[in-house]
Amino acid sequence: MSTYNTIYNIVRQIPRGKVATYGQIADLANLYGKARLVGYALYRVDKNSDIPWQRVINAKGEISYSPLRHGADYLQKTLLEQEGIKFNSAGKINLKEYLWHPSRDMLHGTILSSLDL
DNA sequence: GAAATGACCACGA
DNA sequence: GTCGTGGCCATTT
Repeated sequence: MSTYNTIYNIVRQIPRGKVATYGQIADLANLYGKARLVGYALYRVDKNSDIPWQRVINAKGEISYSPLRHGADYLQKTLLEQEGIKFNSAGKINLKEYLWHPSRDMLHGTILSSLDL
């Protein structure tokens, strides 16, 4: 379970009011080109978990809607709006403004040693 | 152990 | 700008 735990730990680092893309998370987890794994990992996350899963969106700046999520996708939009993140008319987020800018402490690879459980 | 599953991304047309 | 295609691989059944 190490790979998923790494992903979860990175997601926990996303500050309130910011968002990150799947590819970005994959990059930080030293999983360049394996962005799908991030999505798969988050699919397993429980809504009651301490992981801010709502702050992870796709590369288009949109929430990934899917019927398999029991409406969690719509909940995600609500949670993000409560954090002050705005959606445009197309339901997209302005990544230029809200995209998380990871600190140098967690540049790829480095985060593994500091967050490994 | 094999097959199915799954919130994606980069690229070309 | 949209749309289709290929590649990616850990976890679960």
